[in-house]
Amino acid sequence: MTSVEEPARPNGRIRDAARTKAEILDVATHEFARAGYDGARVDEIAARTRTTKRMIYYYFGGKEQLFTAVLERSYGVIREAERGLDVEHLDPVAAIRRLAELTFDHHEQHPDFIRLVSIENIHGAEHIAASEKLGKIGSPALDVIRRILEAGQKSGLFTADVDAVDLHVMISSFCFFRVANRHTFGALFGRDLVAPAQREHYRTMLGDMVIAYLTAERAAD
Amino acid sequence: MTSVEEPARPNGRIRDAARTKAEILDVATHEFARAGYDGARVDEIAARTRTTKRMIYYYFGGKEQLFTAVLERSYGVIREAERGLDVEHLDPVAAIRRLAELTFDHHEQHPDFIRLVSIENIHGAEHIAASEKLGKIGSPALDVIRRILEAGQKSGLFTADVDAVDLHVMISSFCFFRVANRHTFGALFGRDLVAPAQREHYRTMLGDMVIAYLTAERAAD
DNA sequence: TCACTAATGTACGAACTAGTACGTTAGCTA
DNA sequence: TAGCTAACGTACTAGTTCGTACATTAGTGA
Repeated sequence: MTSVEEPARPNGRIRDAARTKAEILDVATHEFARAGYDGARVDEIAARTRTTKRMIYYYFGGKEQLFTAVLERSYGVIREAERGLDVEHLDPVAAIRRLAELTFDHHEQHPDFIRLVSIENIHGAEHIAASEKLGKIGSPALDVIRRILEAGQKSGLFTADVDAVDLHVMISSFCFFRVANRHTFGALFGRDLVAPAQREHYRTMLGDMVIAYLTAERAAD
Repeated sequence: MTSVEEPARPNGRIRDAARTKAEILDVATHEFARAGYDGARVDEIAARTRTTKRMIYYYFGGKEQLFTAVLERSYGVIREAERGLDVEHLDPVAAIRRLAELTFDHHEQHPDFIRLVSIENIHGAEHIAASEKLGKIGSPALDVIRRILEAGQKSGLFTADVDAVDLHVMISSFCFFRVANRHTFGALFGRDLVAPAQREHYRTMLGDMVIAYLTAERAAD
């Protein structure tokens, strides 16, 4: 996510549109994730960059469009990671487990993204709707799941008749909840779902759950 | 959640502290859930009640405390529902499935609550921390799960060594995600997770998943 | 019935906040 | 090297928003 951290080149350019834009996006991502859309302050975002508020309006147009740009870049990061998935050389069971683990890891490593998704849902996904980029591009992970599922069902290993989207929901919901609801859950039940000590436990639990579901003997239906 | 809807008693009292407080809470619940903490407007909440903004400050003290009161009441509703759980006369497998279904139903029927939880997490659960009521009261559902799990494990039906909290995470995450991320998921993947036509499918899927996990044959560990 | 207080309404202000008008300059190009 | 424009900064405003000072009244208890 962090694209800008070169430590002030000795004779660095003062003017660098790409750097300025990227820096604004970096700061805005963090600020929106921290405080929510309405809680975030344009002035605060500007103050944390090396440029001014004027530039936010110059490059992005306004607060709404800035948030949309933040979402676009954040979703871009995930899709990029998903494109790097390399699990299809494994047998279906191992492939699904590996996919679940990578999803788990990605959620854990990008809490800001999780928060942005929560925030966007509070606002009815209106920024996604307003975005041309985010409109109709599917998820590479979904294609991977689709192929693994097909292989697993064909070979008889998988008995459940889920489709790829369903399985994606199943995997994502566990990973998402653990990060997104960390605070209320911790406050109410006294267990930190993201504590390092619990990490392996939940990571394994997710894989076990998905595989158990896919391979369970089911009553004739 | 709605506590106030008596249609203006002919000779109704003008002054009714309990009714005024309840009406403010009703409206505030909806408004906070709709727009988030910072997006909600105290003036807007007041305008939608039959009283004035002055009363919000009179009864609750301020916006923060109002939000805390909203959370307290919303969590109270769930706990009340959980206290009504009556599944322990069933065998462990049926009991867990029934519990999952009731959790599923409750999430579906209380989208405002789901949104409030999302919002509270964005703010690091600081209002829960500030609340005396919400502090250390556990969940009745958790006790139910604990007992069912114990019975299932004792009888050998359940092979997984999860504790009640883990199972609660598993069930809740699926139910929560489906409602909370409905908008972004629908916008990105084109599937409405809360569409009535899909309801039974996901409801069954949740039960199958949990039972498969609990009863799966696992490698010796 | 009278007085007293809980409950309520009105009007206002101080601080904040998104957005902009206007002015300046770096650095590329002809 | 002159000039042109993208990139940038400053200072300001209009509108909003939480919160409160002050005024008022319903209804109850003595």
